[in-house]
Amino acid sequence: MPNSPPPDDLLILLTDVARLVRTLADRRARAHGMTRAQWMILARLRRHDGLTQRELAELLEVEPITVGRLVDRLAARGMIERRADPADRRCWRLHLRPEAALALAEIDAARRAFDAAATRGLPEAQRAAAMAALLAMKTNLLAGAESDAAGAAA
Amino acid sequence: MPNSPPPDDLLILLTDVARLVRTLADRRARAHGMTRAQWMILARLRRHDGLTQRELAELLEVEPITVGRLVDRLAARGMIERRADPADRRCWRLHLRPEAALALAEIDAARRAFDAAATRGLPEAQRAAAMAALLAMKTNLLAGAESDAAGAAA
DNA sequence: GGCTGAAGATAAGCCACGTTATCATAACCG
DNA sequence: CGGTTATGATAACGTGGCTTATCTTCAGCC
Repeated sequence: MPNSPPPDDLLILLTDVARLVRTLADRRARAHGMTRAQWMILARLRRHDGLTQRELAELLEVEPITVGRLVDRLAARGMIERRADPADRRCWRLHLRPEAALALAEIDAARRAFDAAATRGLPEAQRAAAMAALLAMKTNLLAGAESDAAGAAA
Repeated sequence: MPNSPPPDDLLILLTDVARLVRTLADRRARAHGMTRAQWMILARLRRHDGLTQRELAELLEVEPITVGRLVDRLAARGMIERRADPADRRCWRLHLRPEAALALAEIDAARRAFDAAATRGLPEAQRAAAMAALLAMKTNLLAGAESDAAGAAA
């Protein structure tokens, strides 16, 4: 087994672990005939029922077109309903339907299972340190992204 | 700006930061007419010239078909050369060509820039703790993935 | 009121990634 | 030696992400 070279690089290790989580979640979702992206839609809608597609896209930090296609499939399966907005004929309002309940329960179970599996044996101090470091990195990178965008716009 | 809900969840924070890194790297690669996936191929080949596509796929932890398609494009741009293996007519041996040199330099610059940006102001102790935690999580998740696979096979 | 611009949704087209199926070739083994 | 299995590469097809363009509808403003 030609293992990865020594991951002395924090960013590489970070993206590695994240991909592992994505892959495992994908696999679990597919075992239930769904995809991770579809799970994300359902989980968000549970917290914010009645969103428009654009609002949902912003929450998920993807583009509206991506949400639109995912909603196509979920609506076809009866898990989501597109209702016309009474005040704005341009947009849909998204609502969960009872058919989504089973999937939502499975999402919760998966999240608990992954968190438990990933952090097994991890001292609380280390977990806290990791979260602090990740939070700092996120802030740094977001600041960098904005200044990049500003530079490009100028 | 409808920001994410409090990311008290380590896994969510982790995937968020990783996505941020991926997005920024993608943007930078595209600014040079390439993609992040193509960069990964070139960086690996620099360390291991002469790999087969299958070996490269294992190093990158993706499927061989994915590597094959990426190599198609890189070969079309003259950055990679597919040479027939003298002993096994089934497989190609991948070799970098001089045309890849500029891209490799840009990859190095991008990696340095991202690491510096992400960890700016991060105490060394926190960085080390984050790496230790991530490494433990990777090990845990890999073990879980294997036992899952074994269970599915049985 | 009517024009102009902004905003929500979607289409088209590209890239990346996966699963499954094929094909050619190697490798093994009776 | 010949048949079976394993392996490297690829094709076909689906999902999901992006950018750019289009269409409809809304909102503002003269």
